[in-house]
Amino acid sequence: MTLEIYIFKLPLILKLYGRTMKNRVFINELKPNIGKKVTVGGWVHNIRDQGKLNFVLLRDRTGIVQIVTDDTTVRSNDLRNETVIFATGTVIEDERAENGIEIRLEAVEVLSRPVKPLPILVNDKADYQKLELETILNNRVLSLRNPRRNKIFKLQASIIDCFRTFFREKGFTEITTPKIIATGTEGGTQLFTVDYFDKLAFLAQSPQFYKQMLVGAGYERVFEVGHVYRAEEHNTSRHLNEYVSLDYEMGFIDDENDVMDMEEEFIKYLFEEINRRHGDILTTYGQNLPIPEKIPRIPVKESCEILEKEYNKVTKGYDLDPEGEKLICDWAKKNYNTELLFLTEYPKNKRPVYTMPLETNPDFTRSFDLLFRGLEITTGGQRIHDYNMLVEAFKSRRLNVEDFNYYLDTFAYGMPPHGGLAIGLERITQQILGLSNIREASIFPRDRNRLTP
RNA sequence: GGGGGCGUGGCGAAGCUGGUUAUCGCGCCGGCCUGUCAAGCCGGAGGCCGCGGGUUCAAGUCCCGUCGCUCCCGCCA
Repeated sequence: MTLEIYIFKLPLILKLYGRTMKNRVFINELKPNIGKKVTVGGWVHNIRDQGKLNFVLLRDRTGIVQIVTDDTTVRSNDLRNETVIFATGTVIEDERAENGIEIRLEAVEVLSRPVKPLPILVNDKADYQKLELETILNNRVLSLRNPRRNKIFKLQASIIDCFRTFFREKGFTEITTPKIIATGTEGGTQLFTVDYFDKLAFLAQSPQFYKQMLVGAGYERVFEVGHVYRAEEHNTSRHLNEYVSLDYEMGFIDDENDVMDMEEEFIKYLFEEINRRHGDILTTYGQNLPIPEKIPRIPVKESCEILEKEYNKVTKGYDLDPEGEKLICDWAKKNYNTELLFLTEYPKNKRPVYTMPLETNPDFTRSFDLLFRGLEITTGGQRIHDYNMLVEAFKSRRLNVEDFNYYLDTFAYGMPPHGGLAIGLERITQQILGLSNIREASIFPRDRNRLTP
């Protein structure tokens, strides 16, 4: 015991010699270094002052470790929460430490100190303390330091990664299309306007037209991870004015079922990977992510009949409202044991102009939505590839064909049957983790009122 | 665009039918403690109850307006 005190008093005068980024050890790599002297770097997560004995929890991007030191070290370096330090010491296996491992501090170097009081708690206590969404977002950088919240975007990064990997392997080419555009792509939704030199331009609400044009350009299969913009003044827990759309478009399909088959396979791959890579995050959020067997495909018309029969809910116009979407997911869970459900064959007047109508009943279309835990996360379908049919469709919606020649010409020179879809990145993140507001799934959300941070 | 709810120290909340110095937890500052782990104990600072107006002897509390936030609908991913 006395020896231990003696060792603790020594280290302050020791210099951190030879310390560079190259020999910094990450906290999740400490196990193999038991008995060795290492340097870890990070933020002070918490200090438990035990009198002479002090416990400093240090957090880096890989985890948290307990550093054992004395009171004079903490005081002389004025260590406080969120101070950025390098800490050098010996890795000790000790069952009294939370992960069975701790570092006995020998030297500390302060890299940066907080100069203002922390407006919110970063450390574990924050998990027990509710923060209002506005507080979380107003203090975005600090709130993201909380490991639990930080993990949301590690998972989101994996979704993007899986999307790219999966579709690249399926022969899709990644594209990047302009977000400043001359005309609205689909009409209906409000577009943000851009002052484009002496012209009026818009922010793209979707990469739809460009995806199709590039299918026609001979790539056949394309995908994009890109921002889209919607100027709707909606203010709900599932809408953003800027979000990330995971899009793909594929040529030479038989019908929209090929597009759904592809998404189904992707979802299985994605969920397997999320389970494999982020089991801990799912546990933290109290979520399971079962791999779907087969995702049922139910025509909207049929879903309305089910809602009427099973839930006594009347739907007008064959388009489910949010409550209807929750109920039909509830029904699918009971009858098919699935949290995912394709609703198909939406009525023509609910779908964009380029959607392929059903031959058997032209009032309905070869389109679909994918619902996940009661929320729409995908819209897709087969597109019209016949030039004359498409021009007629534009005319029937009183769209000025001249304005869209840049797009329509794609179909004038030979275009394969094709279809595609878009997945809302923030929405699928929200649903996987069970987040109550989509803004928590957007790293810097843009909504009706928020332009900063 | 329509409807509901909420604004109380840095954070999260309590404050019943209006009634002395506005309460609690966390955080913050200082002190004590050699195994804490949502550490503990002792002491302290910090709020004109979003803002403006009104009712009243008296307003955090009631009324009106206003701003902000939030949720739902429409629309969508």
